[in-house]
Amino acid sequence: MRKATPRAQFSFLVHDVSRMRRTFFDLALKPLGITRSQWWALGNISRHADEGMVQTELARVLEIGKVSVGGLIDRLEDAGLVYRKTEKVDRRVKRIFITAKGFEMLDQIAVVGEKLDAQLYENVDAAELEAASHVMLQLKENVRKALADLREGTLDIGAEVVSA
Amino acid sequence: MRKATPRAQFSFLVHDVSRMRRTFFDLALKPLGITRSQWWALGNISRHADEGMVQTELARVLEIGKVSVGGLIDRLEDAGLVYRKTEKVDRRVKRIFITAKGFEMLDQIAVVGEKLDAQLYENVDAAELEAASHVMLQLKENVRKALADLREGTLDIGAEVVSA
DNA sequence: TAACTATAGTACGGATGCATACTGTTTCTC
DNA sequence: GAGAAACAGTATGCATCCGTACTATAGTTA
Repeated sequence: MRKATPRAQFSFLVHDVSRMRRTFFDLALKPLGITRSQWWALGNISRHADEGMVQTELARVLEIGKVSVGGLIDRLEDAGLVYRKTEKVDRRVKRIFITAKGFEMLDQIAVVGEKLDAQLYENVDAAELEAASHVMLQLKENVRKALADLREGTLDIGAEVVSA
Repeated sequence: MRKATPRAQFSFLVHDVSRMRRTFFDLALKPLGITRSQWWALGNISRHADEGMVQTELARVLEIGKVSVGGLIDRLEDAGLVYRKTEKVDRRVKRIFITAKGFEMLDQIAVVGEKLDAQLYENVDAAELEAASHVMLQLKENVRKALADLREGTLDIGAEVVSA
């Protein structure tokens, strides 16, 4: 804590922007009764409107856990934007389908979303955004690998329980 | 959802990196019994070890709400890393002080934290990181302003309640 | 001095995301 | 074909954030 390294500073910038952007979108979307995470999930579900989408596949695409996806779908289903349907062949699987109301919601959000992003990216240089994207992709890949290593126990961080 | 714009893609990159980094750190710090958010709060508290830190001031520095800070301090206090002390002069105010155990924790974390960041920022070009920082700062400023406008009601997003 | 306003903190409930543990169901292997 | 292993999804509990509403205290103004 003595001095913040450029790395740590950047990390907290990521944290802050993510958190504040989420608050911003959720607040702006409140009148529509949907959150930004739900929006993102709904959008992905809409891309498989015909055949539906298996929950696990959705979790993989959104890169979040099965439990989190389950909760998101619960809320989307409560709002009548999607519905679950157990598969006949493999009765473990539940496919998620978007409803007409869900499509309406997406249409409405599209308009609002663009305005929000326009506000967010005001005065942001395109070339710098490109460079930033490159950095973020690298970070994402690094953290993905580090997380996988950590979960497999092959990564020794050196953190030990001390006194308890 | 038809096509993801570069802006939206970047936004979700921010979201993903933030979330995954948090999971990574929290998982790695688990043996120490502290989370990354608690670490950050503790670090800031340690910078005012002598005179203590007022909760509202901490909320301002961390740029999170009073309620969130209250919860963080609750957990830090339960862990014996900090303690609250009601001010004599203004009895509304509670000052937060870091304990010896809190300082020990910070020392331990410093070692682990550097290893984690080293993993995270592997193969990241310094110049690109600089450019990325610039973008992130701009984004943060934009979203801060947009949030303030939205809360004051001076920002018309165009989202309307439809059918209910 | 009484009333209004501002401020510090808490209570409560919701959303997102995690880990762990569990229930079914399917598939693979011996 | 029986048992083990793999997989889809849920239940449960926790941490971090938010917003709104409330309490208590302090300051300001009529």
